[in-house]
Amino acid sequence: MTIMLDANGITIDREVDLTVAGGCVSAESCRSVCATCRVRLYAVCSAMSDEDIADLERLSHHIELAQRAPLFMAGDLARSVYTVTSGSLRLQRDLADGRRQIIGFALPGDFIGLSPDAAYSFSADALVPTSLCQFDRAQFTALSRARQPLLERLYDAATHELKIAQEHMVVLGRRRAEERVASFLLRWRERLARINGKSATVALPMGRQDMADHLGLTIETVSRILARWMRERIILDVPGGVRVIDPERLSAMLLD
Amino acid sequence: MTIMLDANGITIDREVDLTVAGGCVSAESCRSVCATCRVRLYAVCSAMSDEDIADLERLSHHIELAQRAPLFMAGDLARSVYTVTSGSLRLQRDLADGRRQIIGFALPGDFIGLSPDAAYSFSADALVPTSLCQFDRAQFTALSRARQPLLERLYDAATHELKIAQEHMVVLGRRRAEERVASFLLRWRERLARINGKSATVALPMGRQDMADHLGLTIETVSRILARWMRERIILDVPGGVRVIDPERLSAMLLD
DNA sequence: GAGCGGCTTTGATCAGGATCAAGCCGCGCG
DNA sequence: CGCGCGGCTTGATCCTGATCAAAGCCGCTC
Repeated sequence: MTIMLDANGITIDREVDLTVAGGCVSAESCRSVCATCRVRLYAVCSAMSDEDIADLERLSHHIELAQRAPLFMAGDLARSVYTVTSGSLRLQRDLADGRRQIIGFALPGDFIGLSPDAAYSFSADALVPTSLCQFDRAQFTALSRARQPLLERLYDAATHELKIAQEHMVVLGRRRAEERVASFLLRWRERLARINGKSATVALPMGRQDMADHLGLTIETVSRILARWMRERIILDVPGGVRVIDPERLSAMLLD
Repeated sequence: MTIMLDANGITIDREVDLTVAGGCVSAESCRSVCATCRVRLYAVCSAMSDEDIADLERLSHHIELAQRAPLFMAGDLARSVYTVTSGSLRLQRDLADGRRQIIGFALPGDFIGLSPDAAYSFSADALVPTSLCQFDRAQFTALSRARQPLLERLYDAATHELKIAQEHMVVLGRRRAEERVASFLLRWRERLARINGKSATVALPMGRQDMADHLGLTIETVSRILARWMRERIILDVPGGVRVIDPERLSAMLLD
């Protein structure tokens, strides 16, 4: 199945343009160009003035990941931090017996690397072809000490992520299966809306198993719940995602 | 049941001393004295030099909470931030139908108020008689802008909390009941060890229902698991907590 | 010390979601 | 075109942990 992110405005063409604009032939790693960056205004980079952004740009490398390609693995030495510029990633922790918890999905504008340790505590890989802005972690940390607004934005990002995580704990600890899926679908829709604007069509670049592993359910349970909602005309099956016909019915399931 | 924190070295006598040292008669709210503060070295305050700490002290108020007393409720305007100096609190989110998720417990040295919003997103109340250092949130934020090391420590605290939260998501999403309780007991033991030093005796100031609401289980399940472990001599019942006889058996349950 | 209330334990039964097991569908490929 | 493969759906059954119910324990107060 090819995820049609184009249908939702997250095209990767734009990134290819960026690459060309930077005068970079290799798609592997080259300087990014902040001036034309689509996520500049809502990523942590928004802390940088037009003058200071040059310092940030000097540290940056534009990288592209093919679908399914890993960005890093849990336990790897955390040498880099990243800002997602297009595409999406899944962030997960694995238990040795195969059980998996997806702790979150990263979308354009998200910062990856709010980690206190020398090693990554989770793995990250691309759900779809994805591009990121990569920074050397030590240099980035040094810059954040020199440019306080950047540090403040990092702090904001961390507290925001923390709040999201706490909300997800409620979902995992106290919500029933149907509520979990409803919560996920509505939140995911909100996140996409902030990036592409409101739309009834919700792209789901992750598979059913990924949703299940995010929600603490099995793939069968997720599949059955979505199938029922389709029968009940709450959602509509569209390639690469769903169309939310009746968001109120979903919200009603969460009315604590 | 009276929680005997004295048995674990977290006495509240010390705090009463502090109050006296500050020349404060009302136990309700008075200036704190950082110089003699027991958590000074591992709280966010450790970012402050001896000279700068005076600025922090000027913003601080020492407050005491009786057992069960609320610090704030979810939805309240977040006017203050806090550092716990003794005792412990539970931080929880409630659903309207009575379901509860305890998102964490706060212990001495912990900072409360890493919230991005104007309102608190969870409620906090004291499990035992507890004392805290209270700061006006706006003033504290202003000080953190003026004293970068403080901001850096806040950032560290936020990323640390985030990591804890992500680990707890794995517990809630993918661990079975017994594993959840084992994980909780071992982590809680570790946290107490960092404060009071290692000890086989683990104080449990929270009730069974609180553990259940933290772990996404019912009180009956938690009770049954602990009862079984006592029968199997993995733990021993002691007033106000348990003694961990065989921590390896517990760790073995988590061997991913 | 009887009575009470809050919390915990223990037992019996239930059910939500997991597990097991096919089958289906779309797609790439020989 | 037939085949295989990966991801998804659907059905049957099972089981872990929830729910329901009752009793126990302990510290209060009167």
